[in-house]
Amino acid sequence: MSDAIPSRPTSRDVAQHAGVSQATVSLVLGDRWRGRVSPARAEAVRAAARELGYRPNLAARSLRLGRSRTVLVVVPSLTNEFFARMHAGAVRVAAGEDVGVVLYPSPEGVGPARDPFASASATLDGVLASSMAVEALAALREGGLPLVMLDSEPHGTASATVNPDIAAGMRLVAAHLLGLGHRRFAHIAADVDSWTFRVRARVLAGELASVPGARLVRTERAPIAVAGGLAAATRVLEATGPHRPTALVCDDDMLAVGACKAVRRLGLRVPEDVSVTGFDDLTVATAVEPELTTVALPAEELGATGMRALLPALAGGPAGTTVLPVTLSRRGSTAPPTGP
Amino acid sequence: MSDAIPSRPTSRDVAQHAGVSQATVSLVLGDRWRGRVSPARAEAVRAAARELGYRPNLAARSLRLGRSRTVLVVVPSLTNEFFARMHAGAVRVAAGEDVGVVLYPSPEGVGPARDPFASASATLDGVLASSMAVEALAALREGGLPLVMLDSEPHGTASATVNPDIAAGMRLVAAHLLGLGHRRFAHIAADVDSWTFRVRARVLAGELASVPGARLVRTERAPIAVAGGLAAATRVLEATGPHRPTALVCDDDMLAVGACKAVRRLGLRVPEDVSVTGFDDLTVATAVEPELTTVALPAEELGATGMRALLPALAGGPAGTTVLPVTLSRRGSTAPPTGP
DNA sequence: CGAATGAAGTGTTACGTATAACCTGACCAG
DNA sequence: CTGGTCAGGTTATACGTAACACTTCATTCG
Repeated sequence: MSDAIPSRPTSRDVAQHAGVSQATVSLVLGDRWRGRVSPARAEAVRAAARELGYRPNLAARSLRLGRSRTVLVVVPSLTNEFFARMHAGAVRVAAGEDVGVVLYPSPEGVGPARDPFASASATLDGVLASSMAVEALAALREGGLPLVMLDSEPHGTASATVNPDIAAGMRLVAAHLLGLGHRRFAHIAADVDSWTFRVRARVLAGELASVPGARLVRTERAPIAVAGGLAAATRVLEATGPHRPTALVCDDDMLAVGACKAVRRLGLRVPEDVSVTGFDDLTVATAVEPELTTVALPAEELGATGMRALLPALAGGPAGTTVLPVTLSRRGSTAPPTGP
Repeated sequence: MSDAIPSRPTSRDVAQHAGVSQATVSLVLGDRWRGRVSPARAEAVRAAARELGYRPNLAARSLRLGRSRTVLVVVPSLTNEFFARMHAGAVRVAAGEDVGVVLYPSPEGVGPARDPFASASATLDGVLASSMAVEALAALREGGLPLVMLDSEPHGTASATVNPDIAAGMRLVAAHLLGLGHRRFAHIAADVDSWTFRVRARVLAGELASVPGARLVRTERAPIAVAGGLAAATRVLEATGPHRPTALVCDDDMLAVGACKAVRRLGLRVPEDVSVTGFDDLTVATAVEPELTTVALPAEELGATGMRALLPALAGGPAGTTVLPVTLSRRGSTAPPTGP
């Protein structure tokens, strides 16, 4: 066997094949040949490139241009549907602008344990980071890259921040439940210290405090999962006894699903005995019965808007904070309270 | 303001700062300096790099080396939990080997509509593709890169294939339901033409055909979602009337959740009147009540094993097909049939 | 008619890195 | 004293691309 390694053809190979110079190939394939190369030759170059199966070496291009049209997206975990949808929105926008996306799943949802830039394998032009602690931000900012934060505390060092209107979401939940007549509440909170959950706790407490007779009976923290919600809600209901809350406000749909399970496991009914609300409006919210009343966050829009904010920042554009509206999906897991 | 652009320091800057040549910097930071550079100078270089905040330009490195330690992972959609978990497994292994991962979400779950390599923004060393149609494979193989297929038809052009034992999974389902006494079945099939679903259909039909008295009453196709399963199961139960199937075998947990909803909406009970099985063992399987009897596929392991198969292939290693075992998670959605 | 303009290209260089090839003393054996 | 070896470096080059500066030739215009 002759080991003629079929190494990838370069623009020089294309040039030779088409009988032109490498510079001409670069002009034609870069689509900025108009007025500089005759149409006949341009077509010849394209034909040669097609015939040889030429693909530009992106490493060489990045090196030459000093930019790569690639951004890093940092999310805590893609197995969380919320972040997966956010990521999908970001990728959709990026693809439309011929920008590549590299993913860095930050462990623990807190901050990068390893160097996020090391995982990039390409020169990065910008960073889109979600639900990050402010300390982790420093490491990202270190690169001097444009940085857009998603679902995070607005912070001066970021080029821009895009958040869902978490406060409004929690106000909708509180108003909904108060309107139904609920007065005794418990908060099943996520066991994560991030901006979004701090806002939820603060707003819920504030809204309830402003209504005479309304009370936040108890707050329980749990890891974001069905089992976590189940355990936390069980603790709440068992500890409070006869004066149990009539509404369980959960930081997340997974927690809410677990809470519903806990209610039933204790011989009570959702929503007749206990109302349960979620947050995020994940697929699971309409999979369970009764379906969850929950706050619908525009996850895809969040990612898409973040990417749209990042792209001009790559060119030194303006910064700012965007807040996206949220809605309440009223479903079967909430009802007026019964009994005392 | 003096616009002294703080462009990123290069290895040459580090060299100047440390009083050595650029070549020495490359040796030291590449950790192959032993016996070629004195320990004192090596430490000086590292100190200079630290002080300047030096980060190697990965584009330049890729160009020089001709490889990038980056692989492309192709999945239909990350909002599908199965693929998200598979991806997570692949990323975990890659991170341990200092290999970067670029993601290409192929639309429609069929094949790349756009050029997957264009989205890469970096020279790629290999491809890990999942649940692809064979036609789409050609476009990927075109790059001449090592290619490992996941959850796909074994095919000669791939370096290796890693599959879950779908056939065994479906045999477990059939045996479980037959053992409970079921004889009339319906198949709620995914509306996707891919290897994994073709195997499920074929094996289910085969297993039932081998048992006297057992019958596959009907097959309905539906898009993989709760709504799809709901509609398909409704069609099945309404069309078959009194001789309705006592077991609904679903290609996916989402379909199974929808099927459960359909059963209840028609005034029947799960599992007393109709047993329902799923596939994949997603989070939702234990979120609903009754919890789903379903086939647990090792999604993370699939991605991890695929990546482990791909990494040696980058260096021209061997090929082969790996089949990973699956298990049946027996839960509340199945029971012996009642009535006629 | 000579100069200016413009079309259609080409030659050359730089991007930042890794490495092959070379260089320079110091040390030691013969 | 000479030649060889080895540690500890340095110099120079190539990777593939994009783009600046330049050339050539034909055409137009004063």
